[in-house]
Amino acid sequence: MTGLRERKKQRTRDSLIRVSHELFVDKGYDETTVDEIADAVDVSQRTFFRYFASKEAVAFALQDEVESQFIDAVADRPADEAPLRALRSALDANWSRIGDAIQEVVPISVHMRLSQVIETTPSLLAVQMRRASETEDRLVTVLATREGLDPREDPRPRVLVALFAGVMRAAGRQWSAGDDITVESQRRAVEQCMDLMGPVLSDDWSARPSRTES
Amino acid sequence: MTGLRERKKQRTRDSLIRVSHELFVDKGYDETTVDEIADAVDVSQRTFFRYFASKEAVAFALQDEVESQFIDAVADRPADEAPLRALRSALDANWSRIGDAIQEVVPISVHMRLSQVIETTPSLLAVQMRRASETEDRLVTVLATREGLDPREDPRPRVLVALFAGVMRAAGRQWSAGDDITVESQRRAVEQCMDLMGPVLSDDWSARPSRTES
DNA sequence: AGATTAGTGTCAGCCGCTGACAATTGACAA
DNA sequence: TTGTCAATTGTCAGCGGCTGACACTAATCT
Repeated sequence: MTGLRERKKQRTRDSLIRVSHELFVDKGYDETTVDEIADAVDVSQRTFFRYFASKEAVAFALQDEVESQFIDAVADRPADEAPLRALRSALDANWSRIGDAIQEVVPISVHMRLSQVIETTPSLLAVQMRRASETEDRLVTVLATREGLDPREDPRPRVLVALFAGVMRAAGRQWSAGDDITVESQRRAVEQCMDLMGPVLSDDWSARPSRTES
Repeated sequence: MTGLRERKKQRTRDSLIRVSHELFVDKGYDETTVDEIADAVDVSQRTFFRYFASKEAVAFALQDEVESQFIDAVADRPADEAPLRALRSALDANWSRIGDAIQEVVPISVHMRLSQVIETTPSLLAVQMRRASETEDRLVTVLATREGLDPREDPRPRVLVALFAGVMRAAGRQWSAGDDITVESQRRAVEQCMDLMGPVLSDDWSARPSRTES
């Protein structure tokens, strides 16, 4: 059983996340002040910074969990799966479970709209991409371990992860540019871009229509 | 013939770039204050911000030119080259010309060490990656035009560029992790990673040693 | 209940960055 | 040459993000 102190802390933390995300979505990130967030949750600004190292950090608090979950899922894939296959499988397996942890803190709709805010706010986009590169590093380690390789000598894990991350980003851009802001459409965008990895590297681009038009 | 006013401006701008880069390399980015840069160039802090929108901007002033040059080179490739081939050719063609524009403002050694500083400074790394994504967008437009495609309907240009950018980043990481901080080793890293794009996507990773070991 | 410890609020201050206004300096014509 | 105009710069005040120091409050342990 957790003590009162700990529960209180968790409540404060969740409130800071929820309130800040709502403000970001409503007024925009740059237009939201840390003081406003702190006031709305009724704590001091100083306390906010004891929970989150920066204003950016609170915006990515939930993505943290999503990413960790994905990494674990990759590590748990059977060892005989090819590397790229393992990544896609982990994606598939986690797809449904992703939303649950989020919904306990923030409505999914807010979370989805926050994704858009992140893509359209330069400072947040920058942080998101740096975070992505950190996730890449963790993935490289996991994959290299699976294949029994040393990532310092063999660049293949790093290259594969870079390609994978690139595709994920391309899918993210495509999704956030459209108007169907749902988990399903997100999933569809990812799968479509994944399927194009092979064809796109070939020399012949003539008359191969994308799936959206066929 | 340019007027005195314009020449003075150019001199100030170059000085700000040179001095700031040297300070970043010597003391680190976070440890360098805008006031210090301004003082060293003997202008007011306010003037610094009239030349550069942010402290980050001055750190990427030279990369701006490099990237624009690359984009132009891609656009100038013959139309019958396959997309990926065009990217690699543009890279090759520009490789030697890159350093010249830089050396006029900052010694190459400083520029190379700054690349390392960027990779190891979280806030700068974030900005670099956002900038990379903007470059990607421009490349997508160029490639789509070359192939006569609409990037909104056909995701293939975006996916290819994402893969290309991913490989470039993987190469950059690998290079900046090593101790040979020269243009040649940078070039070698890029080419090695490029050559791995195809193999890495295949299902068979067994016993294919990387080029560094063979 | 009293001592201990964790969590919070307050205050002062640094740094990045911006608007406003006045002072300076190069450009250009009378 | 001189006077006018426009561009560039410096100064000042102020906001927002963020941090260290210290006192205060409240949960935990004995």
